[in-house]
Amino acid sequence: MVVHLKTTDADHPARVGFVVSKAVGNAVVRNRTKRRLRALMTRHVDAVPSGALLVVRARPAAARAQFDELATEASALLTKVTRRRGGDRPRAAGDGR
RNA sequence: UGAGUCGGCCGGGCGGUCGCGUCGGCCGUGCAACCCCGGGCCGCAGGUCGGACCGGGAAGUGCCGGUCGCCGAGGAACGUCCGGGCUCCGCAGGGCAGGGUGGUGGCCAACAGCCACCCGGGGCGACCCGCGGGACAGUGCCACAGAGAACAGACCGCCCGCGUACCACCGGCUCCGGCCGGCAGGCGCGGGUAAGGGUGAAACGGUGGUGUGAGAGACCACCAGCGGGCCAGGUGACUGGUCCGGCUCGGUAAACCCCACCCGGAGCAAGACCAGACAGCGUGCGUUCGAGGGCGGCCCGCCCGAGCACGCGGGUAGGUCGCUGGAGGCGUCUGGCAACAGCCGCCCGAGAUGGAUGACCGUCCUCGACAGAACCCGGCGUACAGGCCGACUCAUCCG
Repeated sequence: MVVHLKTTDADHPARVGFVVSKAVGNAVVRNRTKRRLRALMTRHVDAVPSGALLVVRARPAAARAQFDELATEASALLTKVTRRRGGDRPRAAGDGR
């Protein structure tokens, strides 16, 4: 997967958007992938500073991955992308899924 | 027992914890308007008046938050290929064009669907397959192969006539090198012939005979096919029988076309309501000589009608309804061969709108395919791991 982060000074809590293209699979696979990613982000959304905008993009390998594989990868990517916080320019971190 | 045909059904199950969505119950020093009481202020029409504001109080309503409970994708939700409902276009007119359908009868809200039957083809059979009107209204096309492919066609073969003595054959003579004579088998030219060969998906009916130089529906008998009359059966497609005719007339209409019947347009981002924001300017055409619209292409007719088109600039993209109980499913009975219809009884538990089903654990089995609602139904088509049930056919064995 690929994670994009943009920090703002708005007062709403952190928002997460998901991008799952047709390259991932058919409608059933895309829906399941999106729900799994949503379940993951509800665990980690408290660690993200408020006002942040987060975009999580699923690559085709995410459809075949186990849930705990997605979980370890998501936490690693989130710590990677929030450690480099500073400016308001969007940044991205990702790997093969 | 084996092989097969048709139809129907299911499509992981059970339990627990957390999370998400709709609905409902309860709770709240929560918010808002409505309501009641008190208070001063403002307005002029001077009242049992109106308006905003402050403080207090309450049953109910909406929102928000918490908590509890019920329910929460499919047989194809899919492709979006047909048909309808619903909504808007004021009414939904005529003709042309365009599109669709195509054996007959019925069912249905309607259909390109379903049922029954007819015809043609396949199978021993259950049964299956058929985009099943018209090719004497016209036009076009029929590749390759083949001599010839649509007013057919002589390649081989067969037959006739004429020519020819080079070759073959026959006879005679010979010094064995040949010579002489005959003959039209070969050969050449002209013609006849569609019976045979060969090509093809298809070669202008089949079999037998008469006939002929060889042949030929040229003629005859039977059969097939075409057209017509009559009789019988059927609502009908059509079937059966009989008689007559000319003797044979190819295929393709998912090629144009012809015939019969049907079809107004757009689609839930339809459409309706509430709240909110904004700013207009320029050009052209037009207002009883009618712009533009109803109307997706054209013409006619009818109606509405004072704005319309283009360019620049500006604003908004929130909420509620439509929104799911309907041509709905199941069962008994009745009518019908059936599709289906009717009476009665019972049952119905997605409704999102940046768009709800995920995570973890236990357990069982035959280890789980194709696949995600978006206004709703009826169909068709397509994808699919595995499993269950029923009816029927054929073969074999036993009684």
